[in-house]
Amino acid sequence: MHFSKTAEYAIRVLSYLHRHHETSHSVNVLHQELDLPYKYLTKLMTELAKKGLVNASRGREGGLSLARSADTIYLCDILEAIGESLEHERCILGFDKCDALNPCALHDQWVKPKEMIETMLTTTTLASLIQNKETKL
Amino acid sequence: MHFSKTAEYAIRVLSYLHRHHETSHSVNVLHQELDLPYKYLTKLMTELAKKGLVNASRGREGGLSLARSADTIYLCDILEAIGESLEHERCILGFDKCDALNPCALHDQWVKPKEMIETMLTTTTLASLIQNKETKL
DNA sequence: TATTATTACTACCTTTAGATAGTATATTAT
DNA sequence: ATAATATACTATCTAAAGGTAGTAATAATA
Ligand code: SF4
Ligand code: SF4
Repeated sequence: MHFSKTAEYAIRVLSYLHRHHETSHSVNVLHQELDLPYKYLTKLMTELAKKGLVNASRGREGGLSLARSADTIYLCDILEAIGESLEHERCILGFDKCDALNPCALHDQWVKPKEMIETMLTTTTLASLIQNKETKL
Repeated sequence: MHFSKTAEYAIRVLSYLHRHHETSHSVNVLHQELDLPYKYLTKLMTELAKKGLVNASRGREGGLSLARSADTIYLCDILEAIGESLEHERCILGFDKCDALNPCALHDQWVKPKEMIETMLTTTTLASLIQNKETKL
């Protein structure tokens, strides 16, 4: 019951870019500041650029910055961008097409936590994460 | 954001054993009834036997059955038995020692869903899953 | 234009979860 | 005893996630 490392990395990096949005940042800086594996991060950032979440510019003075306003970027958008959208996630007992009329044995117990997670992911924006600048990233 | 297949399998198998607790069942039967990979299941059941969740007896008329009363087996016990206890799970941003005083950027948003999941896992017993025998397994 | 700092691309390596194969061992009905 | 039916054990394979390495392309600046 956990998020993937890739999801953690993406959320942390994008939060960092928002917190320091006055300028752009190279992968190398993000790597050092957030202690994430450098090469893995380049791949991830390339992907996030393709998906339109960040702007990437090469060459001297290049680097990465948010492509959209942070209050329009929801956590589910980030998961979507790395291929872990809510729909692609299998549920607790792994059945595909199930609903309240054809539930698995765990459905009643799982439905509430599941809704809370989905609500959190669909209503939390990057901007709302950064209100307290003291929190870890 | 999902459970492991192993966790799914364990929950489903144990639920089946409880639902049909009048007798014991061979791995082969469980494999056929629940459509789980046979050899993988033998390993899993051996593990669950070692951890004291099921009784395994070899030979003709042997098979598997619950070792404890179903109302003493909580979902977290099952996860524990397969090495996925709550403590071993990294949290949403993957920090180790964090608390309300030294939180990550997502802590405030994550703390409620997290509690709901933990509550569900620590209060739901196998027995409580089976009240409606019509649900899928 | 040459240099330097950056992202982009391609290929490969490592670890882990999941799954498979074959054999040994135990139990019991006959 | 023997045959049949189970679990237990050991070794291996596969696929996916995570991570590394080297090089090409791009852009600013000196
Ligand atoms: S908990 Fe509900 S949604 Fe999830 S697999 Fe079971 S029936 Fe389907
Ligand atoms: S959400 Fe809370 S418990 Fe989880 S990593 Fe962040 S600070 Fe730690």
